[in-house]
Amino acid sequence: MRITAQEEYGLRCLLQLAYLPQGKSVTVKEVAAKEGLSTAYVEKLLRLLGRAGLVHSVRGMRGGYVMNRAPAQITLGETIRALGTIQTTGHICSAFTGSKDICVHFNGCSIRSIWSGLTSYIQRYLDDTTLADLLEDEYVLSTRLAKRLT
Amino acid sequence: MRITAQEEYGLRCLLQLAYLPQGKSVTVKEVAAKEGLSTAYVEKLLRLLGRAGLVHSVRGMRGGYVMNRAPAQITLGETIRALGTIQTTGHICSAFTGSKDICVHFNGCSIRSIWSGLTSYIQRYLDDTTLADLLEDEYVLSTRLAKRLT
DNA sequence: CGATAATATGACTTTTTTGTCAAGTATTCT
DNA sequence: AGAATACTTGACAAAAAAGTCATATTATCG
Repeated sequence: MRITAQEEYGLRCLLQLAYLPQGKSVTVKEVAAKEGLSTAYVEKLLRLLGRAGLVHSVRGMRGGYVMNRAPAQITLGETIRALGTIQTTGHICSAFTGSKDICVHFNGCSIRSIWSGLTSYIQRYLDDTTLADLLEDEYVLSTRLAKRLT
Repeated sequence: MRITAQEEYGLRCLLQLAYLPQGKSVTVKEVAAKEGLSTAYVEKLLRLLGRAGLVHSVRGMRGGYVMNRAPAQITLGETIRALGTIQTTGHICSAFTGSKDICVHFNGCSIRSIWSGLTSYIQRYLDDTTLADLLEDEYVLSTRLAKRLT
């Protein structure tokens, strides 16, 4: 159960845009330098975010990437879904790699229920968090997050 | 954000043992046949569960694998941790692959807070579920799971 | 005691995911 | 227009994860 590299780095790059005053653009090169990633990789990540409609690019000199919405209007859930599916189920029951024709648990498979329940549960957490929350001071945020668990 | 193949298939194999009357063993071959997986793979998965102390094996003729505890005494969390870490943080901040010496977000990194909050959140869900829950009828379980989200 | 049924293990192959590259297109500045 | 700056794209290379194999060990049955 893990966050993928693409999700992690993609989020970081998006936050670099979120740090800026609204409407301001930043180049791939700058983001790459700040995050310590290669420009090629940052390009790929920002393009994924672009396809999902979270950012857009301006070509040519003075170009760069810009957020399409304010940080408070973009959830962590949207971001993660743009970078890699939140899949804890389905990909097994439907695209089963074993030798049987269909998933052996097809009838009355409780595993499916657990995974889909977990997926909803995670989505709720992610959708309750916006990029604006992530721009906050770490201490403030972590104390607020602790309350969710009670 | 996803469940790995090892976690999925490992859980399935463990459930095959959980279905049995307590103390009964089942061979790798049988589990493999029931799950539609190769025996080599099932061996690997059951060994992982064995190392974590969830099951043990009996060698030789009439041998096989047996649960160490009753299904109600084994949580989904333990199972997943035996098969692959529930890692949503740390592996980036400490083992950062970028070109900078340390994670650029080292000071006041809210990403870390979010991930560790999410990890605790997920763990709670998983630790509240036992294998006995997974042996239940799918319909009964799914309605019960829905309540957790309210 | 030998044959058979079973698990044990680590190295190896395949597949998927990550990350890079090279060649191309658009925009602005002079 | 030409040069410089930036994004675009799909194919490729590298790394990690998934899954297999060959060989060894252990236990039971006759």
